[in-house]
Amino acid sequence: MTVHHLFVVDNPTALRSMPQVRPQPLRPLKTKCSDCALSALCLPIGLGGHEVAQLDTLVAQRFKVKKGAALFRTGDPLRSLYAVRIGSFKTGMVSVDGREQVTGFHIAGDMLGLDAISADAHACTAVALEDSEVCPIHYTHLENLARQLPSLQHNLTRLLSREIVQDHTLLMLIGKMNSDERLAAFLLSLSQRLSARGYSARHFVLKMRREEIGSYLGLRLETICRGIAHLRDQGLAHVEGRNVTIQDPEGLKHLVAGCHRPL
Amino acid sequence: MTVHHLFVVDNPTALRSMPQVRPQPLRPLKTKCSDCALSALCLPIGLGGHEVAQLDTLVAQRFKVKKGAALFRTGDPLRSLYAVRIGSFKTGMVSVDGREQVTGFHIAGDMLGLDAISADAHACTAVALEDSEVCPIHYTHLENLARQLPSLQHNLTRLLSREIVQDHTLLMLIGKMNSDERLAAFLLSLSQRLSARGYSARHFVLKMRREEIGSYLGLRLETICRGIAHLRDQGLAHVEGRNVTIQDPEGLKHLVAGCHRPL
DNA sequence: CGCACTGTTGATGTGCATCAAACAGCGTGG
DNA sequence: CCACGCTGTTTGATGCACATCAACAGTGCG
Repeated sequence: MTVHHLFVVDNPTALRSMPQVRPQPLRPLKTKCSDCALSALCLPIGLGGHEVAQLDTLVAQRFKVKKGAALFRTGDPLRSLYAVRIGSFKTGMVSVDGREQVTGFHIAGDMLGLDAISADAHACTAVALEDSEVCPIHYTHLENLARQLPSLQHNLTRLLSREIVQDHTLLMLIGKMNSDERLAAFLLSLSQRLSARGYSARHFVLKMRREEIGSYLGLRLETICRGIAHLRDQGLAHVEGRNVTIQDPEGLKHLVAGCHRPL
Repeated sequence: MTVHHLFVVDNPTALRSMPQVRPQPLRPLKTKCSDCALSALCLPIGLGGHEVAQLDTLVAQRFKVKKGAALFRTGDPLRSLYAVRIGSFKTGMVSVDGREQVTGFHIAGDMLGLDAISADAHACTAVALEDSEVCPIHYTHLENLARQLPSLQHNLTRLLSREIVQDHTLLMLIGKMNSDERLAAFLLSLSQRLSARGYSARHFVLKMRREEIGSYLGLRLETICRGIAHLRDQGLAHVEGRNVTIQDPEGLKHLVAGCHRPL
């Protein structure tokens, strides 16, 4: 059995189309929350050792999701939330007539599936942007454990609330900013999130295509390309293919603040 | 003391500007969750009589918020969540340079302040669109009670998750739909929410201005006016001032589904 | 009654979408 | 090895949906 068979293969292209193929848990991967480097960013934030040990019992077995495969799809019943351990995902919705809106990009330490709690079914589709690894957390078990561990319950609630805040920020971006400002805000945000995980804030690699960035920001892929060119011309950031170099973070922030348009 | 003094007066215009004036609780208004008509829509959904009685102890005293007054503002520390009992609110953010994005409209039975849990401070500003009444729910007490009442905890978590789903729907609207589609979706959504509260789905009154609808939908107020004219011309809905008549709900849905643009 | 706010409609401008073409990278197979 | 097709990216030309600007009408509150 080659490494390849450890992954679930699915349509690499889009959120829509293709029959559902549920990722299969494979040989259990042993890493637990208690010795995970992400515990400071993920569900266990601020939990005591004994508490994290109990959380460990919930995360049955991590599994891999191959690039392009769907972790879950709109309408799937809620079984687990998923913590991203390695890699990255996009989440998005598809309208009745096939228009696709990317609602988020998620990297290590992020929690996926929070929108499913509302109706016990996933409201969006999550697709891996690269070969990735997630920790499934059985939701009913998590609810039960959270009843006994107030700080776990508090963390979960905060994660939900934080997602609301992030969505509102994105709404402000799409609703009120021009294309260059949106792109600058996107790059800054990604830079900061990667930085919080110990990666370089100035140098990183985009795992998503221009089209996906465009969908996320409410723009077309060509507009993303032109925005990249503008940022380069202004010496703010250099994007070559998927490689990003932030040259002037303060300049980017200033662009996002957008004082040039008096209102 | 006139009835007027029972209200808190604040700047009636915008989310930004004007110093903060915190609404003051006044003479306690006695209605409790246990005899509130909204209990089927609000936090107590599906709770037993004994449980609702415990919830009653949290809602210290309802209070009124006058039209244009802020219930809370960005940056205010989180003390309570607020259930809208009577009236309606808009919530929104203001960017560094003063651009305002309305992130939601909230009517009776809706919960306000969920985005504050993330950082123990409100991330948006809530302003009453008309003379309104809210039930403040002290958050720390709610957290404590929820620990003892699993179904209360479950309801709270679902409310948070539902807000995420709604935000994603709005993102799809703003990111992918044209102005007429957005307006149609807005009217349909409002119609359905009012209908769920026992009001007419076909006939209702807009409590917000064109400018606020525009901000919510990522459009200018003139575009809202023109959209209204288009819906009238097509015989889908009749909007005269603030009075709305939905003439053809199915036609509106069809417009939102938007089969006319092949993708 | 008068003034400020809100809503409507028309004329014009512009930012981004759309259409189009060329190119780079990359795996495949002859 | 290179030719080939496929995917993703870049850049240019053109068009359109919505923003902007402007004038006016309706509304309501002090």
